[in-house]
Amino acid sequence: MADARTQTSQTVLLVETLLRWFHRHARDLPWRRTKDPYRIWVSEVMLQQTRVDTVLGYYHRFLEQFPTLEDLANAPLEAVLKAWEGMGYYARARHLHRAAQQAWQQYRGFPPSYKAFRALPGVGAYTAAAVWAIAFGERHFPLDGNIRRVLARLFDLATLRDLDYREAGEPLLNAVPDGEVSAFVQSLMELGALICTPQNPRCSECPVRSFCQAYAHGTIPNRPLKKPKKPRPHYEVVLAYLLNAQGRVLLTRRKQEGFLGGLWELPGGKVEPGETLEQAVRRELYEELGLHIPDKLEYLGRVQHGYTHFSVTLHLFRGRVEAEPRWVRGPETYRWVPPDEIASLPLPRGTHKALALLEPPPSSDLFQPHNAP
DNA sequence: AAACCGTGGAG
DNA sequence: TCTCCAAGGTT
Repeated sequence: MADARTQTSQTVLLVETLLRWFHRHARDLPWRRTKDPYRIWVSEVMLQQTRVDTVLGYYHRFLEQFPTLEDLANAPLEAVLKAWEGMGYYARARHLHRAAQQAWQQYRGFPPSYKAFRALPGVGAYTAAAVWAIAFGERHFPLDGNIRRVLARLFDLATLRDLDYREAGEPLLNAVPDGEVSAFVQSLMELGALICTPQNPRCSECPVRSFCQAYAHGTIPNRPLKKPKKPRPHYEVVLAYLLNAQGRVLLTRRKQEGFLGGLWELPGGKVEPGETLEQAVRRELYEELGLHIPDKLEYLGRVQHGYTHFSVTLHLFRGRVEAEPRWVRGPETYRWVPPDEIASLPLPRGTHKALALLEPPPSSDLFQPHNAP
C-alpha cells in the first residue's frame, strides 16, 4: 500500500497533467468564451444526454433569440419549444423556461447562490455543480457520464454508485490550484469526449495513460460498469392528415407534462390488437376528438422512429372532414393550421418524418416507396 | 427506486 | 425492430 504522501504527489501530478493537456488541446467551444452564467447554464442543459456537435447550432440560435435571462423569461413557451425542436427531452426546455421566469421574478437575474440555483426546475446536482465550477470556479464536482467513465478507468472502479465516483474524484478536485477549477472540470469532460470514449478509446493518445489503472489491468472495455438494459417494445401507430373545407390541417397539442409535452402533432394513436390500420385511425379520431370521417382515408405510407423506451412505425392517412371536433380527450387542445404554417409550430421528429410522406422525393433507383400491408 | 423522457451519429 | 449511448432530471 502506497503511503499517503506518494498518493498525494501522484494526485497533484495527475491534475497538472490534465490541466496542461486541456490548455493545449481542448476544443474552442463557444460556452468557453463567456463567463455569463446564463449562457453556461443554457449550454449545460442542452448538453444533457446530447452531443456537442448537436448542441452547437441550437446554442447559437437559442442565444440569438433569447440573449439574456430576461429575454427567456419573457418569451412564450411555444417559442422556446420551437427553438428546442429536434433536440429531444423537451422537459429540459419547459423547465429552463420556467426556471428563467422564477429567477427573473425572484432575483431579477441569475440566482445569487448555489442553493438558489439548485432549487430551480430542471437544475439537478450535475447542472448546479457544473455551472458553479465552470462559470464561477468554485470547488463543486459535477458528475456526468464523461467524468464517471474517466474516473472508472483511471481508478479501475467496478461500481455503479455515484458515491464511489465522488470519493475518487474529490481528492483530485482538492488538488486543483485556485483559479483552475473551471479548466480542471472541463478537462475531465473533454478527455472523456475526445480520448477516453465509451468505445475504442484512444489510449495511445491519452495524456494520463500512465496513471490509468484500468489500462494497466487491461479492464478498459469493462469500465465503467454498465447497467443491464431493458428491451424496447415496438408499437404500430396511425396518424391522420385531415383537411377541412378551408384547406386547413387538424393538429393537436400534447399535454404540457410527460411525453413530448407541449408539442403539436397529427391526431392518431396506437393500433390495438385485431384492428386494421384504418379502423385504428377512425377509432382514435372518435375517442380523442369525437370526429366521424364519412369519406375514405388514403394511405400515404409509413415511417420508422425510435424513442427512448420504445420504437414505432407511424402510418399516415389523409382524409377530409367538415365537422368540428366535439370534444378533446387526451390532447390539450387542437387547431386548424394552414399547411404552410405547420412548420412554425414545435413538432416532434416523428411528426416531421410522417409529414415528409406528403411530398415524396423525386423518383430514383434508390427510392423504394412503402406500400400498405 | 425504477421508470420515464428524444434524437442522431458512430460503428 | 440494428445497437449503443451522449455534459441528467423528475417522479
